[in-house]
Amino acid sequence: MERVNFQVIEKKWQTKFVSQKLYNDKGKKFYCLEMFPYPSGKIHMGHVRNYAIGDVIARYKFMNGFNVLHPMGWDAFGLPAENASKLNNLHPKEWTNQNIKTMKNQLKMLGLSIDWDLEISTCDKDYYKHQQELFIDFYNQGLVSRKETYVNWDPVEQTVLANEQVINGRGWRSNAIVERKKLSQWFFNITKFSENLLNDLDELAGWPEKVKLMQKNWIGKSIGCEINFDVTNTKQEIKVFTTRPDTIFGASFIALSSDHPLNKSFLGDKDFQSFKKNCDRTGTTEEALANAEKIGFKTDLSVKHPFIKNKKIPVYFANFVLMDYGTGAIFGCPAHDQRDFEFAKKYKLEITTVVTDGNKQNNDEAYTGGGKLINSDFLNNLNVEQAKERIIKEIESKKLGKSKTLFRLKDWGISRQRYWGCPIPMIYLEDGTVTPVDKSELPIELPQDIDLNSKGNPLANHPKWKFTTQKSTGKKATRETDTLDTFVDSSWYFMRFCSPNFSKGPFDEKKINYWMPVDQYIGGIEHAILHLLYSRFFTKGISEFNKSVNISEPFKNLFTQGMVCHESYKDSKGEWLYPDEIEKIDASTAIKKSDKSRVIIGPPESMSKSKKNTIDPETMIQNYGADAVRWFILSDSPPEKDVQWSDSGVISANKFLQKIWNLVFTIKNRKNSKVDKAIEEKFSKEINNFINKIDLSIKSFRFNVSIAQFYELYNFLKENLEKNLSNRILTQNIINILKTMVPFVPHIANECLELMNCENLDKWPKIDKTKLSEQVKLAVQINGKTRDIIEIKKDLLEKDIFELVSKNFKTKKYIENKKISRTIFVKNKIVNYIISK
RNA sequence: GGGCAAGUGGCGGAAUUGGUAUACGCGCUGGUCUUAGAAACCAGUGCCGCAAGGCUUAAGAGUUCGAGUCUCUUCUUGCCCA
Repeated sequence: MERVNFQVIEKKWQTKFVSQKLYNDKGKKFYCLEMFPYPSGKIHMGHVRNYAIGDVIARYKFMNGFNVLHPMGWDAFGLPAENASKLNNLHPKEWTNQNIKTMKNQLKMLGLSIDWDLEISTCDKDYYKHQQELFIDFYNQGLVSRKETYVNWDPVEQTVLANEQVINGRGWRSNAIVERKKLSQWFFNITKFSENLLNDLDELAGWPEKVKLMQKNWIGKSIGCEINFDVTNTKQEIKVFTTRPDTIFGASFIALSSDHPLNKSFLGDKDFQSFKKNCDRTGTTEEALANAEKIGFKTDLSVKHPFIKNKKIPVYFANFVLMDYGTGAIFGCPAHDQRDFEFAKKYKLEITTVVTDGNKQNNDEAYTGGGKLINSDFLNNLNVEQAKERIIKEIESKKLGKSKTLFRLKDWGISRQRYWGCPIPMIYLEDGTVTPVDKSELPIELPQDIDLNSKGNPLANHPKWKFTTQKSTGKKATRETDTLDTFVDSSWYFMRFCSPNFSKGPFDEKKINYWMPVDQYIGGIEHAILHLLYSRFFTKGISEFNKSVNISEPFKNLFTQGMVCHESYKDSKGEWLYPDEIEKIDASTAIKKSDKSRVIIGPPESMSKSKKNTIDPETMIQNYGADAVRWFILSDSPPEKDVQWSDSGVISANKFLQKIWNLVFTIKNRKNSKVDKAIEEKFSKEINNFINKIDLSIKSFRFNVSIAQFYELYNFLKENLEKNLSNRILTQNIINILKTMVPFVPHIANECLELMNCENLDKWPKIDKTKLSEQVKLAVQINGKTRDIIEIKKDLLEKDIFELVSKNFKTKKYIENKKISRTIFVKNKIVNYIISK
């Protein structure tokens, strides 16, 4: 038996893959892109899965004659580099570059078909120079603005946190209670595209419905109206936004954000000050607002109800109303909104039911469903939708307000008080003017000498870098010391890949008009909202100011792969243990290797460093070979679902590849046997069928099914080795099979092909569509129960089938001497005889 | 609380989209080989039954000649939003 040396053949083919290009300059273009990694140190199994999937697609398309772009790069800016830098006293740039070097080597070990000539790194000045250029273009187009807003401020990290970095009111890293703080920040005006970003989702037929739905909810279009309430005894009015104008007759209070301009007359009040402080501590996430106890500050103001004569409604400030959503003021209808309900209960306010579905009202919560209007004057008996329409008409005709569409989507805050990011190319003049730097000065480089241990923003503490002059006028100026959110880096990298060395601008227009959009984008579901939304925004923004670029959507097809999971282990002290620190006795028992103590086994979860339930890809590659690792990770679950790592799984993958290797040698050394043409033909047809199935399952991203087909193919081949087949036929077929294995296990498949003296390694085998299923299997049912499956010629007529059935010993007993009252016949599928009793 | 998925052997999962349920792999059992083990190979493996046969896709109903697949109700799990 020949033993295959995976290490040797993998090395051999990897040196070939590095210079191999998936271009042929003839075929149709295909841009295959996997989300680029953050260079955190080493690759993990999640990367292996992501890039194995991408590699199957890229190689498959290439073998089918496409001109394939398959690049890779590094999402290289970000906070972990700064943290690591403080720990190891290593400059973020060095730390990042070391990681890139390691990870690039590891990716090469996987035998991916990546064109490394296109490699980019976002922390490279040749990359971020163009990003700064784009920023200035966006600025000039009015798509960037500077706003004072409330932000989530982490007092320990001394930085602004994104909403998703706030968990239960605390910073995700520091665990410090997050404060609301007013800061001047840079924003991309993504909300200018709200309507486009929403509507164009309909174009994206190649995206998972789930992702589109998540984006839709995130954009959150709501149609409602603004209503003006007159404040009694003054000339002031309060403008309120609501999506439920139909419930106006149930209004029992007005709630204002503590930042509402009407707060001016209360700012001196000590009670108000402490109330406001309390509000500021709540944070700005919707989740925080919903979970917080509803508290209010009662004012001496009241407003007139616009439709009920002489009715006065009290005005409160409330902690669950935000200034940056709508108008910063709402009317409270406690019967039909849960937050209003909680508030009304606390302050003993009126609760009037105005919508009912006929059932008795539950007194413990608000009713938010549909139904008929009651207690509502001219709206009575209308349903909710009709009532909305009617009341908006009424409000508009009486000039009390107007209908209005609001989006939940907010502008994208991009300022970060960080060193390791792309500098924002703006300067502040002494007269207060804020202006972009001259494009000729780009890139604005990050200074090398930086003190990361001082509190606050590192660049602000670097006077030599911070103080500058305006190039055109020579005036004194200070630089913007915030850097860009790293999501900006990844919002256009897919465009840069089309011409990564282009120096005259962010991209060569000709190139991106050829390669874009990305034909297949592959990555984790965790980026379903932000990264994809920002990339869509960037694409739309660029198309707006650069008329020679015409791309409405960046990613034509999107695939989101599941995570790689493993069970976790804890010792008796509750310390997490790595899988190689334990020994498994059986499925539910394990002991610690060092002291033989019992180990608590946790359920399979996504691999994470904190739980130590990780498996190192490099170790696995060394033990079993990259092909086996790729094979296993694609074989065990459908790619969109989570997969559980299993050592026995990768071992069996390795064994199977060894069997393929042996089979190739067996065939090479096989003596020609007697030849039976009929057997040969049947054999070739079967193989043709298998290859067709493999082809179909790759096209539909069901790689686990493809791999099951390879196992069946192997079993089939083994059964046929002793049959009367010529070596020529056998060789021809095994070559076709090996070719279909190339996208999955490129090293061993190519090596075997070479052993079989195969030329045209890169051509996908032709499938003879006419030979598919000339024989078909037909189910024979009696009264709907399957009694036998018979093999028949395709398109055989019903009367001939009856002939067969009445002679078949398995089925004839059911129809002999019986009256068949009905026959259901579906060609090539089933025949069903109904026998009356 | 709302929305969206999903539920098939001991486990991961398959089922040409309404037409053979349990492919393929893991695990397990027995055997061959071996001093022994590993590896390899052969056989078996949803449940009940000696067999013929019957039952089985979370539970229950419905549509249909025929339902894992479609409809309704209930339960459970996961994800997103709150």
